[in-house]
Amino acid sequence: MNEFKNKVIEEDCLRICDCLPKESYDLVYLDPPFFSGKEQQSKTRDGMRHYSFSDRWPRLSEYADFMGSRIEAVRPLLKSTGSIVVHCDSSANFVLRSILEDIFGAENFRSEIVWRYKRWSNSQRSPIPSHQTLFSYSVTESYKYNQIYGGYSATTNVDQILQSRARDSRGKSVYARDSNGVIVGSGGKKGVPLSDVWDIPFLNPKAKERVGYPTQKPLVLLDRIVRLLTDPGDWVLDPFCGSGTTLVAAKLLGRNFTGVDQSSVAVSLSRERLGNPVVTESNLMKMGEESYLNADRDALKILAGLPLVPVQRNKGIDALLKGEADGDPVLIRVQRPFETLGDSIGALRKASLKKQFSFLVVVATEASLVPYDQEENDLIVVDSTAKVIESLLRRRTRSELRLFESQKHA
Amino acid sequence: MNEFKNKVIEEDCLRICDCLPKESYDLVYLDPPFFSGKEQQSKTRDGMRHYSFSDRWPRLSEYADFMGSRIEAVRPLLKSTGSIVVHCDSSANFVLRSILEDIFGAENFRSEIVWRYKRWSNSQRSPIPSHQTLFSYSVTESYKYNQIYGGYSATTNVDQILQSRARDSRGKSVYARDSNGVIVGSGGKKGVPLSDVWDIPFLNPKAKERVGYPTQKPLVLLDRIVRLLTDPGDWVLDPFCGSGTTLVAAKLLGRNFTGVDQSSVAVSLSRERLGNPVVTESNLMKMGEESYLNADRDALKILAGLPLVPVQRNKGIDALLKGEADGDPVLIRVQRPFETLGDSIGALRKASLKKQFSFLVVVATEASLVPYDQEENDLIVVDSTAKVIESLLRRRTRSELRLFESQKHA
DNA sequence: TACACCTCTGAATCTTCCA
DNA sequence: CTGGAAGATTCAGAGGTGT
Repeated sequence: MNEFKNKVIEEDCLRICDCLPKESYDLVYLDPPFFSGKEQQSKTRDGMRHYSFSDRWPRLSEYADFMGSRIEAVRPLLKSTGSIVVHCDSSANFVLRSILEDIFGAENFRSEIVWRYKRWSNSQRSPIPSHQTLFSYSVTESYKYNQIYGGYSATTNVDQILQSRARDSRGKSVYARDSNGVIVGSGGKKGVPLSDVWDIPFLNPKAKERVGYPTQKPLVLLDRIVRLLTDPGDWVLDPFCGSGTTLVAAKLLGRNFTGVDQSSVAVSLSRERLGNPVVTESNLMKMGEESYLNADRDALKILAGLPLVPVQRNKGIDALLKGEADGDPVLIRVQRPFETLGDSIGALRKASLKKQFSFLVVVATEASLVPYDQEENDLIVVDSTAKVIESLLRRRTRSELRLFESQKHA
Repeated sequence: MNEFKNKVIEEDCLRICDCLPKESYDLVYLDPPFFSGKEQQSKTRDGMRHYSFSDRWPRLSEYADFMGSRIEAVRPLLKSTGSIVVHCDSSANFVLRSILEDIFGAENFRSEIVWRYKRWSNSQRSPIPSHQTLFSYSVTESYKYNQIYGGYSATTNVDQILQSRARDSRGKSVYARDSNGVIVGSGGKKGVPLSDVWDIPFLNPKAKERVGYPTQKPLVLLDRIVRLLTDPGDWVLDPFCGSGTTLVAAKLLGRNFTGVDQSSVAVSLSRERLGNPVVTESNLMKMGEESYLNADRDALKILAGLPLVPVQRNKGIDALLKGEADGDPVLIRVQRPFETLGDSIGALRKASLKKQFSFLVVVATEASLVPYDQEENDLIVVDSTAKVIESLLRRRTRSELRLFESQKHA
């Protein structure tokens, strides 16, 4: 077994599986080449079962054979408490699921996990693909599973992981666990059990974590999978290890691992990465989405009914109205409490300096002693409804109101 | 065709499909009985294609035949620009996907939509299942699709939205500048195209929508599907209509529909619901789902800044301001998006009949053709900030704005 | 018709700037 | 020097365009 401990092997996993020890892995994570309809390898060994889906689609059928034989070869390597996780995109997930159903049995289906992310859009005439699917099957009914509690959307747990890992290097105590060995989130409350839809940011184009491998997966994703299905000291196998993300996750979590890939580029990349793992914290996950929201959401509600686009990451502009005048957008700011109207206008004007816009709108929310009456061509100051009503209320009696009304309609 | 216009038919869809007119529907929405592994009907007509997944799983195979024959029967009813949407849970989605792939062809696969909802559950030894899958296929390459745009991510910076981009001499992507080095505006973007992962609460918060049918789907979900894939006047078919949610969505959106269900309970339920759609349902069409869901909750937010006391359980009064004038409270109502100003005033006045108040305030949110100028001693109508800004935007050019500004300060 | 190349795009980082 | 705010950059899909 030591022969394969923490090694990366350059080989087709179909062949190496015969050499690897039986019933010795706790988790197999499989991120196969996606079926893109083009560059499929189509080796079929004699005597292999034929996974037929439709004879109309020979390519898909070849893909099924390719994957089927490999998944079948991998299964005997799993312990009886072990699990397999297969990563798919939408083009062939049903094929892989069907193969898994066949090999592991419907009764060992554990979950269909949706990895959801945001990415660049395009002009596609359908909802933008922004998820991939992971199927998890266990070998038997008695499988290992470490429930993770806490939000999946706010990513609190993963954040904890990353932060405590940083402490680790300084020799401090690491993961807080309760009596069941379950990781405790901040505040000690268990929270909600993990959902099967995971919001994890797509590995950003600019991320340092990127090593130049096209289908590289975020470390956070693999971290979660390894954590869910194995304990420290367990064995993890990745037969299509690619850039080695699974191996890095396993190593950082104290699991033993074996990586396999046909490509020598992938293998050397993985080895290099394992020698010097780059763990970048995702700002988004660390701070949460809320930290980016500086357009005052409550303030924008007073503009309910307008077709606005809220603007974040900008201290001056709260929202914009597009193409309403001159084809350029209108930039809007709502006066904050404890902010003078002048400051509010200044902030918007400063932020707008290098921007294209047709004009600026500031919504005044605070009663000001000094009325604003500076002439500016490209700026309008509008009183908020609350402010208008407040000023009306200062005319306390009905008679004053009556007077006001008659003036208004005069 | 009129024979089936806006009808609900009690029949097995396999049989009725022979009678329905060919190439006349724009959308088929199919929410079949889920495969639970038990109570499957296993009628198989001679000459039907056999959808084989694995001979090890005869029940699954029967389910496949059941669904395959019905989907096959439904396909000829679709126009060449039409689409089919099939709703699945995780137990058999790969079977349905495989059938669809067979009948409609891989090249007509449009999307795998994940409907994600939150569900309370406990002590599962797996991630909590909290999604279902919808597959969408079109009949041909030229299919109808109405893109829906949403907001930008919090991490997207303003420049992305406001500026156009170009390539420099090295082919790098840079922000575009004109010959004078001035930034070029993007001229208004539409927002982010809809993702294929939809967060929609399991059942609409409005309790009235519940009809008591076990697998009832949220109206918002169907509303979105119908909007995406059809135009007003188009035809929608639901061969397993159940409680009739699809039909209600179609009706409210001005589409023609045909519903089919084997169960007489389902059929009468659907008919009843169609004859008397609850009020909350009809608002959908007028307002769109966002405002529909939030209208009441957000009504008062446009008055942020005022010391309001919200009034619950009163259809006319939204909030009151205490003791500001004459010692009696001021009663406030915000005009709803689906309400005329007159109606709004009427509602407030009616609710105020037996109340002590100093005066009434109605906040007008909708641009109305007929200006309200009735003299009333105890009532003020105030325009919402959004309305004020909107009216300003109608003065499109800067010169007009300048004129407006100078008038204002005169 | 087939295919290579170009364009457009939003997210989330990296990088620079500024107080 | 430091930290936060704002600007700049890169990625990979699909559609469009031109050869």
